[in-house]
Amino acid sequence: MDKKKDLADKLRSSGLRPTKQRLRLAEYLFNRSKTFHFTVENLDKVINKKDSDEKVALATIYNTVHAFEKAGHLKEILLKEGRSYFDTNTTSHHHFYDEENNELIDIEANNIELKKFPTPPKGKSIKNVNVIINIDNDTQNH
Amino acid sequence: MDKKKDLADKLRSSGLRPTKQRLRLAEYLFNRSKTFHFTVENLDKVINKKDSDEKVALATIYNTVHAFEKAGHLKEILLKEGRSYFDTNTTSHHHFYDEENNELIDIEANNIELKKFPTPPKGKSIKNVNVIINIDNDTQNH
DNA sequence: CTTATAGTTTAGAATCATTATATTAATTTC
DNA sequence: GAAATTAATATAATGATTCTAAACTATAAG
Repeated sequence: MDKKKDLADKLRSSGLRPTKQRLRLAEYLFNRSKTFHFTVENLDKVINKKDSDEKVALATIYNTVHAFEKAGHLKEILLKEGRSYFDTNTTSHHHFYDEENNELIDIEANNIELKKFPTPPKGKSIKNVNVIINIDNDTQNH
Repeated sequence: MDKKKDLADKLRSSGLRPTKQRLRLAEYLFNRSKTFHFTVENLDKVINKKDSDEKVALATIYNTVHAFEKAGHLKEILLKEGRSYFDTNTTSHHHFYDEENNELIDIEANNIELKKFPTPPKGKSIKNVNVIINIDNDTQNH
């Protein structure tokens, strides 16, 4: 339960001062057994519930999420234009995306294997690989 | 040279009236030997050059690009938040993305093969697979 | 412990791409 | 070719994100 200290250390060792706001967000994002996906809008709604005593400014949520991302504690997922998705799972992995339910499901990196592989252009090397498998309802074509 | 008629047919058979604006955009987008990638901003700049006699409203460019996409003549590529990229290559394929030069390079679908493959959730089937390989300059870690 | 300072938070304004609106114009249909 | 439908346009509106400048806070130094 008392991971507050750990979180502070996590932040400090990323060069981030453990402020009240960052700890609050870090606790919500990282103190859980399973990783998850979220948008800034989601986060804002949860953190700034109407009856919430301590609000965090939206700008701070943006700043913090970006700081966490830069520090490697979050990964951005490109899903749809116009809205950023983030993932607290920062290991190399991929996703199913169910557009119908707007749901993301992790796929472990070792469950996808690129067999053939193109050579990157001269002078360039591969930084990372991003696979999104879009899925649909299983009905026959209407 | 005279593919104007073909383009009109292409539009008509997609349920799109071959208006002057659509033909103009279609000609720019599709009458070329190689497919390419663009943003609406790019397109607007080219079509509405300062010395251009016939301007096309930005809203029309948006409408048209979306109409072309819906008709299957364009594909959207998710690259970066905040800006839509389109591809005149509508075959199933993938991309290298060179963030440094903001450059996209096509990878033919048959040059990537997913070996292991996860099972989609129950009731869902795979609609399409999207692979983006981010590439970097080939220097040693500075 | 007090102060200095560099880093953070904040509310609100600004920005940017995109979409909506309402009107005018062009295209198709009868 | 007139009526009906669809499209183009300029402009306003939107919505997510970023910027700004002032108030605040954590840390470092004395």
